Amino acid sequence: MKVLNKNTDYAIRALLTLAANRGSYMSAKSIATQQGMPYQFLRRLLQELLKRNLIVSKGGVQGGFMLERDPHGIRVTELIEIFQGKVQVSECMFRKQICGNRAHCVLRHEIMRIEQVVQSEFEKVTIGKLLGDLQAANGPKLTTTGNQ
Amino acid sequence: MKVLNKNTDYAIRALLTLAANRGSYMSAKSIATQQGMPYQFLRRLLQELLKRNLIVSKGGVQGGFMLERDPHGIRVTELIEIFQGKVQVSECMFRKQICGNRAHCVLRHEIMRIEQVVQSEFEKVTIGKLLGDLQAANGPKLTTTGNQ
DNA sequence: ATTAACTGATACTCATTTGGTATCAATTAA
DNA sequence: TTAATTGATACCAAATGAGTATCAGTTAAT
Ligand code: FES
Ligand code: FES
Repeated sequence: MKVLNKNTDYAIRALLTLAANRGSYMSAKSIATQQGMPYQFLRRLLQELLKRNLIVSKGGVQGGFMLERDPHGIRVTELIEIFQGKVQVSECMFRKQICGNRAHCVLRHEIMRIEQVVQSEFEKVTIGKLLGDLQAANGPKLTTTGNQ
Repeated sequence: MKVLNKNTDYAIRALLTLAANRGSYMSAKSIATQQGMPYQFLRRLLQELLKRNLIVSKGGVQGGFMLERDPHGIRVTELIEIFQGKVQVSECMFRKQICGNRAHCVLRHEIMRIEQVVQSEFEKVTIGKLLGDLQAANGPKLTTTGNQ
């Protein structure tokens, strides 16, 4: 059971890269090369982030993408929601049997509690925080020459 | 993003039903009818639980399935693991770029922390606990006549 | 002994999701 | 004018998810 799919995974890394490069445009191609992710796949994903106003773009030579929002305001939950939909433990809608009255269903109760925990746990993690951690660990520059 | 798939979902409910009926065999058919889940689908899933020794079975007339283990020892995590594989936030294996040295990768670190939380949160929930809660809410018998 | 109600095992089918690729028009800096 | 770029779509193959079907073996009741 994987929690993050490729879209979210790549999006996090792409945003980290853009965050490390704030203030200037960076092309999809260079992000893809630097991060070792498939170019076209990345492009589609960036357009989604664009549509949601997390990043801005500029066409043509020297064009590319740039981070728009404060990295500390970009939570991983937000990315999960964009690419994988809202976190929900189970569909569990209008289930007739086990739960006599849905309003008081303990299963539902327990499930929603867990949903909350998962949600809030992911909310603690922002692009800004990750970048800070990375830079603290790797030195001031986002390393792109990683050997394993 | 759904955390539990149908297999896990149904498995929880089936085990709850069996837990409420401990000591005697209950046929797949009656579980399916009572819980409103597809018969063949349920059967496959029960066979998996059988293989894992969570339940026992008896063929023939008056046969069926019976809970083997203590309901309080059956954790939801275990069921997730059986039907959806181990909880892992992201594949995140041998990723070359961003993480200069994998051993100290903060992303990985953060990801594993969350994995832990999710894992431990689900571990708190056992079939026994759920059944207890249900019975406290619905009266001593697992209600099968739920209206809504 | 026969039959009906069961499980065991396995093999399908069908729709959706996931991960990835390709194409072409529009834009922009050099 | 051209090369580097994004915008917008459309396509593809493999995996996964949910559900169905079949048939052989077992067991209790008659
Ligand atoms: S209402 Fe969904 S499990 Fe109770
Ligand atoms: S080692 Fe996987 S993200 Fe760093």
